[in-house]
Amino acid sequence: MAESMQGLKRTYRCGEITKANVGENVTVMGWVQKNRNKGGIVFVDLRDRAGLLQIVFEDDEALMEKASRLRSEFVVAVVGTVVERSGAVNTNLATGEIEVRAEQLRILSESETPPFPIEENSKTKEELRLKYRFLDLRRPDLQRNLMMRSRVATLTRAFLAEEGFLEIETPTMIKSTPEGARDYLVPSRVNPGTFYALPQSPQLLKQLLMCSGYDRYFQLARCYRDEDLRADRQPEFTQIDMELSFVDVDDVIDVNERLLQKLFKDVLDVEVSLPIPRMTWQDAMDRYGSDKPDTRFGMELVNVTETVKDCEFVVFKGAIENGGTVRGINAKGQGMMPRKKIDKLVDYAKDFGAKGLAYIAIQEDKSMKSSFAKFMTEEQMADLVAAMAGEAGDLLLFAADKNKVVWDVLGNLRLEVARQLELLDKNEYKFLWVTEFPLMEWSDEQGRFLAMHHPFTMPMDEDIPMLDTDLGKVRAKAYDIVLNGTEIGGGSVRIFNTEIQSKMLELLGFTPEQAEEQFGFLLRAFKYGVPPHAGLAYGLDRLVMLMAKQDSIRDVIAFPKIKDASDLMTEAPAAVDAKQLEELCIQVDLPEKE
RNA sequence: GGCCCGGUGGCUCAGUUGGUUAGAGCGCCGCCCUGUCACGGCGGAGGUCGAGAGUUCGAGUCUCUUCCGGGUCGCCA
Repeated sequence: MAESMQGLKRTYRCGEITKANVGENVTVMGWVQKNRNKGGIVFVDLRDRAGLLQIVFEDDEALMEKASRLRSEFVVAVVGTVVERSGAVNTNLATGEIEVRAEQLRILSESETPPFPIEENSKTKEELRLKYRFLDLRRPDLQRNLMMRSRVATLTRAFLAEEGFLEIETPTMIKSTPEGARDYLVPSRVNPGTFYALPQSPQLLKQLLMCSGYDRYFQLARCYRDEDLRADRQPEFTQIDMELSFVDVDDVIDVNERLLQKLFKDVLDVEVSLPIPRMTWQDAMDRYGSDKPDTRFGMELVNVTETVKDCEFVVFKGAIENGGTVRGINAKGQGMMPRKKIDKLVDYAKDFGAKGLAYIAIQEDKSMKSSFAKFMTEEQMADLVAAMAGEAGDLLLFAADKNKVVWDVLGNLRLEVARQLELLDKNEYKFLWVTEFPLMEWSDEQGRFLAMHHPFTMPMDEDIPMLDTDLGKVRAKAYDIVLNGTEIGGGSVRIFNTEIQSKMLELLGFTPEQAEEQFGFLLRAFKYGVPPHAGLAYGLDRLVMLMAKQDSIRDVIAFPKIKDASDLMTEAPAAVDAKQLEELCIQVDLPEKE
């Protein structure tokens, strides 16, 4: 039978009570974590978001009888006195030196037995936890994650406000732009047959705000992309989005380095020393085979094309003849890796487009086991090992193909080997700016260049002449901030020159009519005095995921969606009433099921 | 859409070459217990082995299909 809390007022959260409160009469409210009934004395652990607190029921027969009825997840109010524990102190508990001797107990709400234990480090399948997300969210680890997220958001707001940024909201019902990711569409009732799109980012709108003179803007912006999910991708997610006027690359980097430094200091007590290292995209690819290198460990790629160019190994030879390269990584100390494990690495490499993987396993006695030694002279082998700085006990892995494939294969292989060797420490935070991204990327599929970032990204000044001559080589004033091999943010200096903008759109295959149709409002705004501007957006979810040392952004999002973008708790998306569709003039025409 | 992994009491799992009545720990229910905190003791309930079909004298176990969840590739300018 539920009781009222009338006349009671909570004075502390459970986990907030300390030795300093001894002697105080307190009122606490929370969920029953555990009931240990010893017969003549009853101990109840009470839980709220601040932690656990032991309540003792003794002497008062009626009170003890009531306390013994308490079950997991009952919600109760307790009035009592804080005392030092007369029995053993529990050093595992923050409140382990004290306890509350209950004088009054009210059962505010009873609970059915929960479908899984409400405890830290849950072993329960995520499927079940997500169906009962409201219970899952009671677990201390998820509560810590969401509290950390809140703190990051609050600190970000405070920091950016202090730096002169204005928080301005942009609409979440906007015009669809078919480039890039798929849009989520929202049908209009008032204008039948037309649709809003949910924004993939506030990109164009924040650029307009710059045109309007709000020189420093930020927003914690909800963004939506109708693409397949991953551990670090949800269909709706949050960006810390910002844009600045009258700035260039270094200005954006400066303010963001200080933001990151503050967040990591205040939230994690981790010192981020500034400046954060920078690396060009070209260097990142050459050294790490990735545009988001994990710099917590070495194992860098080595280009050995020159070293092997005269050998008779057809794989190497063929790749070089086709304009590709041969590169390798040195897995230090893995020379004794069993053949089966090496084969697994080869399979792994094939997932990324490698046709195979050549290797040299240098044994402790300096003899070599290799998949291709028979095609090489002894001297060539020695040169190759030397080029890789190979020593006794090392495993050298080589990929030969077009650059793009070689980078992808070795970049991912490097990470896989690091995972196997447990080189990745979540307590270590290695930041890196990756700069000078290519402006355009050739798409074999579409037979044309696509914008690597977006069509409003400014080319580097010295590369502008190449727009007409060597488009593939033009670098952009674009930058990503990378943390431990995860892209946590990215941005660019924007084009504010109408001529360059028109040129860009033309190069991307837009006719003037198409450009007007899709971005007319932005191009129009640019005709009326546009300041030079640049910006950056963080994936807040990914940032907090890394700060909270989680493996999935689901663990830092209150109500996440699963792989097919549905919600196990609410069962969204769902069919709607025929009447709703009728009002929207929408007919559903599902394809035949096979 | 492809590939990989998983699905057995409420939870986490075990289950041999296919072979009696499918087990364990935790949880749950009842009784006992005055310093427990992974409390303890005694007793008890609880299972369409994700679903369907097939092979077989016999299927949790083998085969096929399918559903559900996870990872990943494609995709994500």
